[in-house]
Amino acid sequence: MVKAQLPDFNARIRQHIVEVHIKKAIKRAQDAGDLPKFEIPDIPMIQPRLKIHGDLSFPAMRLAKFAKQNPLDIARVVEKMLPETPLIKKTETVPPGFTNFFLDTSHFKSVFDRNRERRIHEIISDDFSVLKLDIGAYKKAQVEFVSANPSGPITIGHTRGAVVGDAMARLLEAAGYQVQREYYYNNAGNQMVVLGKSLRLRYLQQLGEDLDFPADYYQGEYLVDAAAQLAAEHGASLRTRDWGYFKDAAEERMFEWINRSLASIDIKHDEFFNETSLFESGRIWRTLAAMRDNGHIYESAHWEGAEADEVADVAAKRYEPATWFRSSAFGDEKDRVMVKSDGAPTYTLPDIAYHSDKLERGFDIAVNVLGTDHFTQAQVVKYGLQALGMDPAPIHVIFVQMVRAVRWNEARGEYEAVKQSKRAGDFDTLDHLVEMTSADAVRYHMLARSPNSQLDFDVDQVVKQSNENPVYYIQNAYVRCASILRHAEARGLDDSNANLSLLGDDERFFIDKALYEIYDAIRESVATFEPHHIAFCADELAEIFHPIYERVRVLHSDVPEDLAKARLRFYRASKAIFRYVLQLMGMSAPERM
RNA sequence: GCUCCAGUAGCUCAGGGGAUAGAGCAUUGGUUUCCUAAACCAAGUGCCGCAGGUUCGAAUCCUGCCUGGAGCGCCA
Repeated sequence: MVKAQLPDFNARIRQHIVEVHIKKAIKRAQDAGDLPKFEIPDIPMIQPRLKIHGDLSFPAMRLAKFAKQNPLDIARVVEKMLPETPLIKKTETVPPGFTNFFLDTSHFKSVFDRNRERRIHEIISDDFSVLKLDIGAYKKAQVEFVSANPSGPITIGHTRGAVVGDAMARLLEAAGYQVQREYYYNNAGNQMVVLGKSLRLRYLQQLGEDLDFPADYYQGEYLVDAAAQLAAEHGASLRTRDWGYFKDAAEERMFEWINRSLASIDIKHDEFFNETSLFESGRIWRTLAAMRDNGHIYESAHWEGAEADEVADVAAKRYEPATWFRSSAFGDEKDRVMVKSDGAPTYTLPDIAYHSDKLERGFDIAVNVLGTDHFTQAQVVKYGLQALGMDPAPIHVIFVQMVRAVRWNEARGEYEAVKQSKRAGDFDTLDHLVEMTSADAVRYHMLARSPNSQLDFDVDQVVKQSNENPVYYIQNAYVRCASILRHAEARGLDDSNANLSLLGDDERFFIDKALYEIYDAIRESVATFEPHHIAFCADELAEIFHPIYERVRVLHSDVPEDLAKARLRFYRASKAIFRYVLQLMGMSAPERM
């Protein structure tokens, strides 16, 4: 992986200077014979949690292996050999081997100030190209997410994938990638047949026919609603239509519904890839043929490595031979059926065909957000791509763990899952969730945890917390800035020529910190495919911001005009910073709350 | 049985070799002449699931175990 060029943010510069000095000190100590010769490794500085440990800290313990010496002694030697620099005010070496650096930035003040002023100006005027990373420059990325079957509404489970995927897409864009958002639309296969038949039955019920509704049909109340609508619009005229008609009608409704739901949390896809197109173009069969040409396909009633009892079991079912993919040759625990004995492909074959198409489209990164229940499926698809002679390396799957909507049951003293309710008032769908909380709350809470930890979405708590939670904590930082700017404008205070050298340590710290942290959160999120880092970054910045807001007044009577202008400029930049962070999370930035 | 994920404060979760383990919610007390108190200041809260191991150092890495979840279909 190419290491990105680090931006010259002040916090980064400070850290870099100290690191360079430490390396020099080690080198000198080696030359003087105080340390043995060894290749000097990169030793990242630690940011101490406690102020008494200074601004930066060097853990000499990391060198103990190389130097084969007591870490404390190493640290003392390094400290002694440090080159003189006005940046370092004081150092101290403490057990078990930390050298703590207390920095004096006054000597570099003009450099840092100039740098910061430029950043502030860019942030305000240039819409954050400052924070655009270059790791994705000239590269194409794709994020495939949601991809829910068009057989029902977007559920809470889908919502998590939707939020994670969209945030990932936004972060990739922030990292410089050109990003395409894609929805793989599963509109082929048996499920759609069942959907059509389900709607048809519901429709006939609407016409007063007394019919059993099979348990393996779609039970959702929404199909009853759709049927009622059809009955209202068409009367009994559809009575003789077959399931195909109803399938199309249902699909159209579902498609529209899904998109409306996603739009309500500001999610839009660029591309809907229809599974049916793989059949129409014949790509499925070409894919199978290519796998066969490569020697990975065979016909059999059971897979080649089946145990005796498995064979007997299959024999009892009297299957005709099916078409198997020898995925075990690629490390799978068993082979997989590609075409069933009835001639219909399994879900897996179109999936392989789809992903081969995806790879041919030439993305440098193709992220795929899936529930963990697709773990095995995703593996098989990768084996399939290998069987086609393709390199699946661009594909990165983010597995999001299950999410349950839960609420506290006072009587039983435990959480219980919210029932799959059929009517409004519960939280099993995205629509209900948004209705009861807010789009911003949904986005924040779904994003603000690691994808691979299970999530119990406590609906009551999120509703209750709507007035006092990180969502509003972060947004309020933006609102406070916006408010100051409104008042300043009313008073005619103009900060365009502000003298930013009047800013205090708080404001300087915030700007430096924000640039560093946001950049780092984007880099980390993209590198690990874990977009939740940006949510914690946003929260941390708000936590730093609010106390500053309390202390650093702009329009109060005791603030001289020059100072007020400088501070106004600071808040103008802060406002832009929070807007950017909120935008990365897909949250709104309200001017008032 | 096998594979993957998780177990951290009363609750929901961050942290994922470094010093005294964090945040929000909940609990307790305080703060407002002037830019929104959805805020700020202060206080308490932990066998980091258990047991071994590696290491100068383990919540973090390794092994085993326990608990919860997901997967292991000629389902999608």
